[in-house]
Amino acid sequence: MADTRSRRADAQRNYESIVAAAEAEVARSGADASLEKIARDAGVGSATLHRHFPTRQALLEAVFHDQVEGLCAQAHELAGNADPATALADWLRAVAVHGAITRGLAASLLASGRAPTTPATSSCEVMLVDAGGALLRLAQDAGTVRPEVAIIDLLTLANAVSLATEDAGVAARLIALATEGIHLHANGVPAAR
Amino acid sequence: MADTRSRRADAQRNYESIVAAAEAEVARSGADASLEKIARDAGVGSATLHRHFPTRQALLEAVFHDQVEGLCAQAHELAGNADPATALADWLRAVAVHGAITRGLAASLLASGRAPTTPATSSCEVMLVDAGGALLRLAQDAGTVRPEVAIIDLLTLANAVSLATEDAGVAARLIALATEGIHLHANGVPAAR
DNA sequence: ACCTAAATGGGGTGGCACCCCGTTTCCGTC
DNA sequence: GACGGAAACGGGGTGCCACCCCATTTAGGT
Repeated sequence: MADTRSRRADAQRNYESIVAAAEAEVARSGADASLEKIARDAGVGSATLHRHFPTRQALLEAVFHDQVEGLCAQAHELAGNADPATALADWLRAVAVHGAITRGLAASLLASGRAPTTPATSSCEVMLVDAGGALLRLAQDAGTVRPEVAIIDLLTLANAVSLATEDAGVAARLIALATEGIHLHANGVPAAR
Repeated sequence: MADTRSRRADAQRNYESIVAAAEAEVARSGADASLEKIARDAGVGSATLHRHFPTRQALLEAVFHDQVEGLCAQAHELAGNADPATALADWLRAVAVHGAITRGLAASLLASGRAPTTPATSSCEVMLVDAGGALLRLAQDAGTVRPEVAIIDLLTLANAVSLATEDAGVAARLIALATEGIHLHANGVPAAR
C-alpha cells in the first residue's frame, strides 16, 4: 500500500501521519470519527487531510486496507480445508466477527456498496469478493453448497451482521444461523456447531 | 399512541406537529435527519423539539411506532398459515423488506439494541419480539424449525439486512438465503422460492 | 379577571465538514 | 550552493448542526 506514486517527501510523511492518527481515532470512535480531530492529532491542517482523502470513505479504506488483506489471506488458508462448505462458513464467520470487533470496518465496506459513484467500487470490496468467490466456487463444485448462492450476497450478509452488532459472539452466532438456516431436517441438524 | 398523559393542549399540538414533520423529513433523509430542520418545518423552536424528545431515538420511535404495529399485525395474520415455518420466514422477509424500504427504521431499531441505557429497551423492539416470538414458537412446536433458534437472533438478522441495503429485492433475497442456509441437501433445496 | 405552573423559542456555545488562498517547503537545475 | 517554480501546506472563513439557558408568553383552573 502507501501509493508509491510520485509524491513529495513531506506529502508522503503527512499521508502516513494521517492514516496513523485515523487508525487510532477510528478504533476509538468508529467510522464517524471527527476528521478535524484526526487532522489535529496527525499535526496537519484539516485542509491537508481533505486534500489527501477527498472523502471519508477514502480515508477509511486506507485505514482498513491491511486488515482486509489479512482476511483475504485467511481465505486462501481455509481453501485447503477438507470440507469446502465448512471453509466457506468459517471464513464468513471470520469476516463478520472481524467486522463486528473492528469499529468502522463494516460501515466503511457498506458505504462502498451503497454509492455507485466510484466506477470500480472500493478496492477492499473487490478483494473480499475475489477471495470469497474462490471459496464459494470450491464448495459449489464439491456439490455441498447450492449453486444459486452468490458471493456478493454472502458478503453483504456478513457485513450486515457486523453492522448490527459489535459483539463477536453474537456475530458468530448469527452467521452460523444464516449459513445453516432455520429448518430442522429429518436427518438432524447439519453441522449444528 | 400519542401519550394521553396529562399535557397542555398546546404542548400536544406541538408534539403532533413535530412527529408529522419528522415523518416527512426522515423519509427523505433517513435516521440522521436534521433535528433543526424538523423543528423549523414543524413551526416550533428547536428547544421545544428537544424538550419533547430528549434523544433522537425517542423521536424516531414515535415516528415508526405505527409501522411497527403494522408489522406485528402482519405476524398475527400469518400465524394462521398452514405451515408455521413458512409463516415465520415470510414474516422475517416482511420485516427486513420494510426496514430496507423505510429509511431510518432499521437504524432506529438498532440503536435501541445497542445501548442498554433504557431499562425496558425500546417499546418497538419489545413489540417485534413478542409478535415474532409467537410465530417462532408455533414453528418450533410443529417440529419444522430447530429448537435452539432464538427470536432475538432472527430479528437482529432481519434488522441487519435492512441496515445493509435499501433495496427490497436484495433484502428479500438475503433473508431467503439466511432462512434456508447455504447447503445443498440430498433431497434437494427445501422451499427454494 | 386573575394568577401560577407549564410551555415556548430566540439566541448563545461549541463542534463539525469543507474550502479559499496567501505562505512555506521541496527539489530539479544551473 | 543558490535559485525558481511547482507542489504542498494550514490558518481561518462559511454554513450547518445539537443542545441548552432563561426571559417571555400562554393555558386553563379558580
